[in-house]
Amino acid sequence: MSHSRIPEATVARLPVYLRALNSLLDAKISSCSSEELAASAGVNSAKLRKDLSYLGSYGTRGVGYDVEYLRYQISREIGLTQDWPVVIVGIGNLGHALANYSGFTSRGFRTVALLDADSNRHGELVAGLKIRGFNELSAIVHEHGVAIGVIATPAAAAQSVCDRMIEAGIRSVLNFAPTVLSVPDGVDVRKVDLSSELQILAYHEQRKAGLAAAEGTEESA
Amino acid sequence: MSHSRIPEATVARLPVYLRALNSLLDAKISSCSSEELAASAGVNSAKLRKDLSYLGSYGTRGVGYDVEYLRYQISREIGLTQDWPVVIVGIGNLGHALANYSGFTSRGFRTVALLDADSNRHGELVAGLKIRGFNELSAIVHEHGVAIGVIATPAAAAQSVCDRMIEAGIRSVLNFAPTVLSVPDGVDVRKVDLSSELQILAYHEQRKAGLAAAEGTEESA
DNA sequence: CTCAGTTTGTTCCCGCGTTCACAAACTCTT
DNA sequence: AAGAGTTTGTGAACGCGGGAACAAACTGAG
Repeated sequence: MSHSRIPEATVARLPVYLRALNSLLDAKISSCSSEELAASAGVNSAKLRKDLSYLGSYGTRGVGYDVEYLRYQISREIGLTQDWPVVIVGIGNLGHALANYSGFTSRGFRTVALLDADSNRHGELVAGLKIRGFNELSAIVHEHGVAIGVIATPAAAAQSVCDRMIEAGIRSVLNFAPTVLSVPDGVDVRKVDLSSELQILAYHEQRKAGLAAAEGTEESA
Repeated sequence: MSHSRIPEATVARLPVYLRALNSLLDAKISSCSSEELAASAGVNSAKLRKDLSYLGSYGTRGVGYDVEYLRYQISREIGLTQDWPVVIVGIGNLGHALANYSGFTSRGFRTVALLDADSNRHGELVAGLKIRGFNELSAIVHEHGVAIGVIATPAAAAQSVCDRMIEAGIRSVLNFAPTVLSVPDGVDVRKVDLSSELQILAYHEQRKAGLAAAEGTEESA
């Protein structure tokens, strides 16, 4: 069986494998073992093999994987053999950075429009695109067949922007605003939460410091 | 038992609860049930209660939670009652955005330095801070007691920057560069991977499209 | 004081994900 | 051609996290 259903945890790692394979290709390496690829991707080799086995049997026992072939198969599985048009809403500091971020525009994704509520900024050029009004969203989505929307607005505006996106036909949302978005079934939301990440680090850091301080105390009583 | 050990999945949700509580406080709501708070945080109420139970018994049966009190307890558990100095390395588009991002500087975190390898940019003011040279890292870390570093450099420089951070005494790293970082034991790394998130969305989007197309076909044979 | 109503804290069970360990399959030498 | 050496793909065991369901504990009315 090939691609009947891939576990979510595996899907989340496929982009990492893909990146590792691209690095190997850049280094002119045409073949590799699961051990090498796993090291390059920062995971256990057994996990890597199991992940790849969900896609199919693309390796050769006793030999390893053909880098170019495997790269193509993962790309195809993720859906990067086609081009995904993307709209970014909210061109503040973060939206500006995203529009210019190369990893965002290259490799299967193409930013087709930048939208902002602030009409003073309309027409301004960012990353080769003119900032347009939010009311053009629906037309742009239909014209380019946009399925993925990126929200980089302040938290207060995020839910409303999200609703309008879904209304316009977008079914996948990447949310950078620090808010929980509620969406109907069939719509995917992924969030990138910068301050949460910092807080999680702080928790562990505090715990490390606490343990270090308790090192001398050991047992009480 | 209070804070002996909190599951990782719970730790990752605490910042979300904290944000929800802050919203409630802004709305002058001083008390809430697990059901309400869970809805506000976008999780199951049973999960919320179990998460909070790892911190201690801060609610009152038959009544609910005191918003202000619970907010303080979570803040304390995460470690936000103290101030965490942070350095950001790599002041390109993304680093610039991070330096200006309010969620980054407020709420327990304080950006104390912006570093960049490009000496042409040294002295430039970003978010009220002068961009400084990367060789000042160690001095800054010692002066301010920095424990958390943010990497917003290109992928090629990330590992080297990470190594120097750890050498300077940093033990928690937030990595925005699209690379796997290898670090010694005792150092925490969290990554924010923008293009991976997009690719995961693309995978699900493609799958939705595939299912919709197969809707007419149904069974083969 | 007692009883009905409410909401938390916790126990139990199930399913997913990770890892180990090994069989299957390939290459290469002799 | 046969056997030794590799490396993949997978079956099985294990542990963690999620959710339902319930007991414990509090409020308030009579």
